[in-house]
Amino acid sequence: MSEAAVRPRSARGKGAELRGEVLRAAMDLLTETGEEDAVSLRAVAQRVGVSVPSIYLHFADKQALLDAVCEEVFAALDVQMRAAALEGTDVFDGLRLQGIAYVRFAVANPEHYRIVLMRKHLGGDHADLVMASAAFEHFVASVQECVDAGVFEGDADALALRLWAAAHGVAALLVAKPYFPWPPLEDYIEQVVRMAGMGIALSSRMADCDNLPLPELVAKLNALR
Amino acid sequence: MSEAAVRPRSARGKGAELRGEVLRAAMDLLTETGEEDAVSLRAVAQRVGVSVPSIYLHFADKQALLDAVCEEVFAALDVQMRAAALEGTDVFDGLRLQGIAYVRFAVANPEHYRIVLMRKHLGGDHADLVMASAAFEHFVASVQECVDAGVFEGDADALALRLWAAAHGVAALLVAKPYFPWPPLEDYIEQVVRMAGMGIALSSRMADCDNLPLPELVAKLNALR
DNA sequence: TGTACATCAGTGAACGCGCGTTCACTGATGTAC
DNA sequence: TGTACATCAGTGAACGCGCGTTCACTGATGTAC
Repeated sequence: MSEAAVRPRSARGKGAELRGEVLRAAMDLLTETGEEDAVSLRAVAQRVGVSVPSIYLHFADKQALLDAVCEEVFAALDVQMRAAALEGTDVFDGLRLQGIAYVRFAVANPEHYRIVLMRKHLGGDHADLVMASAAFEHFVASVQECVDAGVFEGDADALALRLWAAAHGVAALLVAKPYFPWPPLEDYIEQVVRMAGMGIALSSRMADCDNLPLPELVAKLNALR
Repeated sequence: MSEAAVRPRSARGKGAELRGEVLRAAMDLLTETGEEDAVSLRAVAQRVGVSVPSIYLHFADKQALLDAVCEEVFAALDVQMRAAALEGTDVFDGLRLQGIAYVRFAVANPEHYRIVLMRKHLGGDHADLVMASAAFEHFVASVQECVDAGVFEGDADALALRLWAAAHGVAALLVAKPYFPWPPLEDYIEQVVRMAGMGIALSSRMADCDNLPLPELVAKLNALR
């Protein structure tokens, strides 16, 4: 509680410095408290060592601050995913590693993930924020590479949205219910990601499998082994 | 706002009636406002036509009321999923229809879904509430039937958790971001569910596929067609 | 070199709001004698 | 049959809390003349 250090006033012309400090404080509060609600303007101001109204010098209102947090989170997520993709032995493996990195990021930064991707959002701006984010763009590009390599078939955007759903599924469950009796996390994450990758590979070339009698489907699958 | 109808006092011995009315009011508030925050004790009391402290006659505190809502939601979800399963042409198709029903339920009752499955929960009781719910139990049983039929291989509980992740993924995305430019919802839902089903079928019998050189994997997959 | 003035970075105190919860209470209905 | 009493279902008023936001203000630093 005793974060009561008073921040020295910025030099003339350097007023913008406070903006960065406020943003950082909001991010850090999320990490340290693990509580979305802990990010009140009062808490942020106290952590920076500044009065509450000062925040309004740099953010129109609380939502504007949270929007800035979102951008920051997406940037960090993009960094993690791109780094992971580079480790892949091929484009499919790279995609797999991106999926794992995505979920790991959520687990490591649960409240950041929650604020960005588990909150309800109604306005139109937020959609752009996600869909037009570098992270999403890079991910779609990787999916396209898999299409080009012949692993997947179909529209990369559509496929990416399905893969995203699977990754978000594990991520969101782990973030929302950290104390469930999950399987060992790394295994669980890897298996869901594998399921999704295999599922897209298979379903994108067998769209009609719903009509197959079950024994025939089983026979086909067993032939693969 | 003018829900100000006053509720007549229950007859002697029928005090428990109020409990049901309060619970129903909480459920209805979620449906009508589409806002988790709209469920305040004051709002619930007003809707029932009763004073706020009356709620404490039947629920220890607000959390107890929300827990009761959760149970109600799981019961409703179970009904939907079991009904859907009956329509399947075989066990695999039944599982697919359960997945679709699950996501549809979330889309139709977004705030109920959010309260139960997208909120952070720390205590141990809630885990039991989900895992021991009839809905989850029945779902695992269906997965086991698929294992018995030879579509999947492995431990039904573990497989169920992976399938759940995929279904939760679409559900949670649609609930959190209803205004995103999603593909047509029914298509999106069906495709994610199909991806998951196919993915489990395939990955549960090809655990080693990560080590396959990419061209070989592609060749194998193409042979299926 | 001195002084009036503008700008900039920030503050203190208060606003009204809705929330969960508590406490002492009311008033009708049944029961015992 | 009449009356005292217990029980039951509920109420009114208040508690303290933390929240986002606003407004008039301060005081140091630079600039113009």
